[in-house]
Amino acid sequence: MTRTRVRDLAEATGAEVVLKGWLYNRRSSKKFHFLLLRDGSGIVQCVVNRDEFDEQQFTEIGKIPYESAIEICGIANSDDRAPGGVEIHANSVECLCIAEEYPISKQEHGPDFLLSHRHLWLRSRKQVALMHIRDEVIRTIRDEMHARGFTCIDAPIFTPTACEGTSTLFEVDYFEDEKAYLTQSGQLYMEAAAMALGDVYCLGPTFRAEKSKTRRHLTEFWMFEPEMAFADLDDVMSLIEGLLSRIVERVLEHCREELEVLERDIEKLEKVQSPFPRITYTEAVERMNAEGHSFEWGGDLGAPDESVISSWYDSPVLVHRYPEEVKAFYMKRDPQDSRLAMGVDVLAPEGYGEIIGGGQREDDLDSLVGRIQEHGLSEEDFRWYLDLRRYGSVPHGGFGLGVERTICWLSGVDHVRECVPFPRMLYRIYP
RNA sequence: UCCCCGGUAGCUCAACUGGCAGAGUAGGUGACUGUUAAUCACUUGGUUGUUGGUUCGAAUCCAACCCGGGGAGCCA
Repeated sequence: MTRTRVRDLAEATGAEVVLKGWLYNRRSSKKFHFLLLRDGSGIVQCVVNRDEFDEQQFTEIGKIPYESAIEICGIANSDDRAPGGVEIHANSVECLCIAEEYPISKQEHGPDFLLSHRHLWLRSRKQVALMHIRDEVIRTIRDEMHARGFTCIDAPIFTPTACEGTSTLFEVDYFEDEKAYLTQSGQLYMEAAAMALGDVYCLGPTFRAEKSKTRRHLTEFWMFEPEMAFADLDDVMSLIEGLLSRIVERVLEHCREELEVLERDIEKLEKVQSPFPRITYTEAVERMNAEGHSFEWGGDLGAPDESVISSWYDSPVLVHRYPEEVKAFYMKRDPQDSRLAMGVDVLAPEGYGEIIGGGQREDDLDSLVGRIQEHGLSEEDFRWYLDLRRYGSVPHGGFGLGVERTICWLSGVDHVRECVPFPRMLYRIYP
């Protein structure tokens, strides 16, 4: 008999099923054991009636340690008394592997303990829910980009130079005569790919050797980076809006239960509606100052400033046209105002901060060479990148979306470390 | 790198002004007529992060170090 997954039990009521999983919890009385079986797709209560088992068997079932691997055979019944509305009337309970005393209990644990037991913590209900949401977000991105005619192009992980010349990079000592680094962005490669295939994207890990210790930072995080040929800042913003609203829509549609397990305020997500607010950096600075949150034009927005701006709206807000000094060398200048860069950052609602950074790229060779010099970067390092402006340069742009930050916001959890299966952070690489 | 906070039982924490190191939970034993973090009774469990100092006496005060958490900067 093939096994049934817990998530499919609703269609199996009345039938005999075989379930395989782990013992999540047990409640017992004289006459019954209530076993909660967890199989990754869900949790179901299995009722073991003393009258239907022999004495020794019944006693042993009452002693199976938590997280032991078990196989239960029985009839699936709908029953209002069972959590989830379906329960199994067990005919047999087999212990496939007796677990040692399981370190993670139902009570709350501290972050240090949980992170050191991440390989086990992942089994917890909320963590399973988060991984389902992560899967939904990533799949939505791929589906949506495919539907929009984008081609998935993988960017390299080893790079010969900094992509942006800003963040601290991880140096890799392997390639002869040349330093190599772990990538901090696939963007420059996506620009090359866009000139080959039109609309492209990459989705993969990126690395930042910053000594950042906050709830929004990971040392290794996943980034989704689309890049479009023949596109300007408005096209970039339209894509952001379309994609983000689609992600919210799909998570609400397919991850209801997960959001409930996480005790997410679903109304807040339902309020996310396009069109998203768009505001220029200058407008944002003016409004902040008008409201008494003093901020001087020209500086980059810090975390507290971002919270103020996002608090004005229910949907993610697109802040665009920043002072060029605070943005990367490859950003195109605003033709209307050369002090501005054609960049856009997206701030998630509820104070979750920046989830996207992007914009229109500089497509003019001479301007780009000048910018590289101004930033003190080596022209030689960017020879190939400059080639893209020598051979059929066109207006183009794109953005980078922080996958974990996006999941963090959608799920309403308070730290990105829970949004990736095995987080890598400052001072933490185990397990 | 800087600022703040913390480290006591497997886990979550308490222990007032320096005076016998405790509770809940997990584990064990037993009870309980369908439990919902089940409940109830009993019970095992300690080098108080490390090193040194002050003191009759240190989990508590001091110093250094180690480990972790939150935040800033920087970023997605």
